[in-house]
Amino acid sequence: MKSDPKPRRDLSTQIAHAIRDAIVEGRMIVDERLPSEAELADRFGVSRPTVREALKRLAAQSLIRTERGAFGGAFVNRLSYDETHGQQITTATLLLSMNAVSFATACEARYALEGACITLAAARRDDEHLATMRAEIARQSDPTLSDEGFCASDVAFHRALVDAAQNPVLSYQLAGAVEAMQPLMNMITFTARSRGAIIDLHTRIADAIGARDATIATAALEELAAYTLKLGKGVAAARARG
Amino acid sequence: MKSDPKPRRDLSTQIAHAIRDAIVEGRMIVDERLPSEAELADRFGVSRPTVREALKRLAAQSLIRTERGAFGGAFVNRLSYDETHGQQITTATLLLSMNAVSFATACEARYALEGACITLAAARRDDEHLATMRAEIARQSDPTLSDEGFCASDVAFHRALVDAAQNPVLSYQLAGAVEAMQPLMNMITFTARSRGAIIDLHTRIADAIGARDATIATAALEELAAYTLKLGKGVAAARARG
DNA sequence: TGCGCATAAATTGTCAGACATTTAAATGTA
DNA sequence: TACATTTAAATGTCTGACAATTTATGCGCA
Repeated sequence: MKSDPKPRRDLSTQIAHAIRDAIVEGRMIVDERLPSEAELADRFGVSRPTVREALKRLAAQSLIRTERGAFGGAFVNRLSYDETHGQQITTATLLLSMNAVSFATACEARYALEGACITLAAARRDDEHLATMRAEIARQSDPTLSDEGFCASDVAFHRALVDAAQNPVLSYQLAGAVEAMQPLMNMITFTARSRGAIIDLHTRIADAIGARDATIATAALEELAAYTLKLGKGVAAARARG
Repeated sequence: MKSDPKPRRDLSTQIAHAIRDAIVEGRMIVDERLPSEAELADRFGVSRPTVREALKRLAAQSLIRTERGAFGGAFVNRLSYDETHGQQITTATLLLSMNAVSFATACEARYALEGACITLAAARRDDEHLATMRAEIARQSDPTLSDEGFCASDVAFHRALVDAAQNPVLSYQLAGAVEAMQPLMNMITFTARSRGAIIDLHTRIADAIGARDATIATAALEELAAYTLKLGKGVAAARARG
């Protein structure tokens, strides 16, 4: 049997884990100040650079923040949705691009997740969410809009749809999934005709959400999912031929 | 006007960002070796410890890995679902605990997301997934099982349910959401009676998935969501009374 | 007394150089 | 050829120092 998988890690990793555990287990609370680098070095029996490497690891995960000067130091950070959002998207994007996730798989996941909150969105949407959705539809209708701009607007539209569910946990989880998929969606160069079809479906979704009709909204979303998948297959087939 | 919000960051952050961008934008590909620390220090015009701090930041995000010895160094890491899984859960867990997310909100998000994949799970499940679900139900039926053990088994059951959809992107997104919620679920001390009700619903779900009946499975899941929410409210009310 | 400014102290940020450790290639030998 | 040894390259770690930044302290002065 393998005795212990741990001790082969370098010191800075071990120290980072020790501090991380203290935070996760609640032994250190938000905004509490960690000991100074010199004291941490003393306590762990290592040098200051080693401690610093550990602290940088934690900072990279937004678990701590550092302030300079007297009474400065490292503080336990309050994780916010906004702060973790960027990391979440970076990770999800790389995960997709590095693992050759097929367009079909990504598409399926995306629309399944959106379907999870469209019922809630229909029930709870604010006028503001609706206005955002309609504004994005208007942008998408501009024929001079670039493909990248169209995709970005598409993401914004779906983001508004997700936010309309008024559940921050859902928004957080879905934002990563939807936005990470944008590079994949960009592979589909939208023709004028397919843009029109997508805008039509977006409009039906927005209308249904506006009327608080979850059934129609869900149906339109499913149609959009099927259509997007078909577009993706078309592009893949064209590539295979050419 | 604020001239530039960037340059106030320390050197190791700047360097980490520069390298991260190179990876994200595809200028460095998976398994490509970065220059040695000494050479990076030369190129960026900083000292080796500063470069090392930057590399540790990237390592904390699993963007690179380092190997010792001759021909060792830092390599662009292929992000895998497994590797990012732990980070995802840590982040999501802290996000929930540090932002006072209500049990109701978390619960709603969790079951909404699970509902997103239960239809797929019913259509695609393997015998293996079904076996895992039934095994967890058996564990849950053991009256000597601790509350923590029951919650862990509950998570494993739902994990199997999610995996049954056979979509790695969905599994990745949902694993974080479901597992992050375990500490919140632990707040509910399950009585023998509520355990029985939960096991009954789990059994109905497993049976429906086994029969590939998405409608019944969805209905049972919704019932479970409502029941869990009720339990949570009961605990909250009991606390409020004192 | 009360105000303002210089000073000190604490802490992180950065640097330079050194040594230890690990790993694989190169070399030498039977 | 096969195996042991040496060597080189790289990361891991330590020591000590100095720079930059921020707050508190204390002093002088009105």
